[in-house]
Amino acid sequence: MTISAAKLSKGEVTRTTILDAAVNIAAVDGFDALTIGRLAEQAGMSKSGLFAHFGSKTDLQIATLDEAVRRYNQFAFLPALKAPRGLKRLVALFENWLLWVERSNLKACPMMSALGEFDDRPGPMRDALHQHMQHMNDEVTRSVQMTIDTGEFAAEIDCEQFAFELFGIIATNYRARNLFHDKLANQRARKAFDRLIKACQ
Amino acid sequence: MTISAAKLSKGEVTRTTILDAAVNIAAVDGFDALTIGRLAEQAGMSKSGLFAHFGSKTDLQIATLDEAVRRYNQFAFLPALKAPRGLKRLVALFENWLLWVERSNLKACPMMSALGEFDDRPGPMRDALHQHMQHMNDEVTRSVQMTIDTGEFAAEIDCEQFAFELFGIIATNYRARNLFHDKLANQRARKAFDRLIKACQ
DNA sequence: GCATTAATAGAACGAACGTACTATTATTGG
DNA sequence: CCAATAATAGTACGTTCGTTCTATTAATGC
Repeated sequence: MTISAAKLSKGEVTRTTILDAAVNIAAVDGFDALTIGRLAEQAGMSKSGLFAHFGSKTDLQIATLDEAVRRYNQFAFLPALKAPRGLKRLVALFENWLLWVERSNLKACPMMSALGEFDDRPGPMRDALHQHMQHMNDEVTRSVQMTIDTGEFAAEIDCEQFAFELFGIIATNYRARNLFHDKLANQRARKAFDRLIKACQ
Repeated sequence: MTISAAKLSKGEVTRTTILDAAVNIAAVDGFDALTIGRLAEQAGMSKSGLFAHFGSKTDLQIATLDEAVRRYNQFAFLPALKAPRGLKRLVALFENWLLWVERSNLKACPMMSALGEFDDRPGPMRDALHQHMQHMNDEVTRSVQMTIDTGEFAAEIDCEQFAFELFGIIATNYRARNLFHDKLANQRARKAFDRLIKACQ
């Protein structure tokens, strides 16, 4: 007796199928590897049929990034908001990121791929990426502020600095996992995170 | 009256010219964007003439990565080794990285590009990248050990953990600079680095 | 159920891709 | 200085690229 979802039109179903394949390709081989031909083959349809859904390669890339972010929010960010405001939520945000990398059924993180590819390349993809990342950064900053408000962090803590350092831990953890296949990566990340937390109390 | 460098053959000169253009392209647009045609145009020569220097695109990419690492070592790593062993050298390694990002005359760091692109893609490029990064990691680890040996760090410090966290600071600094154009990036990185150092004493 | 619209396929385009093969021009060592 | 070799250009190949246009099939609303 679940509330029935709005019925999807045929086109919307196909679009979802395409984006599912696209997110997987982008995660491993990057957004530049999102070619219409390869994607059409993977999705089992014609190039022109697929192309009609997006109108341009750039729009396809942006749609894929949006879908990746949507999934991250669904999988990791929104669940973390169920933790009570303050330190517990901060820990949930961090732990859910680790979970996302480990158990999202993606072989890599498409957002991390996008960061590597479009950091320095002006254009609509960079703009979209910047907006998403800014938003994520703001959310972390807000959560840090709440942790100050609950009294769990000292009042003079620099929220932006915390977000800066947290992202560093996340980035080096990702690299240790994927490049070095370091089995201690999560352990090291937690140690770094604990140290960061302790310094704020 | 400098010691004269070994005379370069015509081919070696050309190869240097090509790799110079290649490093710049790879830094901004990535190693996948290193197409023979684009590179030939930028270097002012024919596709086939350029191609003959490398034999395959993969070899060209690897040569470009090697050249990028060579420049980094020349610009940042080797000079840091002139600092005395211990904390001073560790600081020099860190500060020279910041310098490299800021003043290498590259619009981005090609090694960071490579990390984003080949983290998760098996193949010769990933192997080459892994080897370079492993080497850099080892060098940092060794320098941390020396800092323990000089008595500036506590004996029980985990050298690998230090390298892990240092790379996180470097990664988030890079992102803050390039994606967010954050003018406080270096300042934040130094604050994080100081905290890391303090925790080891 | 029929007209309308949405969704997909097919074929074709000019361009760029990586790579091979053959010429032609520069450089070099004896 | 001349023969040997290295360096570069030219041309052509089969593929794939992103995109457009036209046709065909499927879903939808009245």
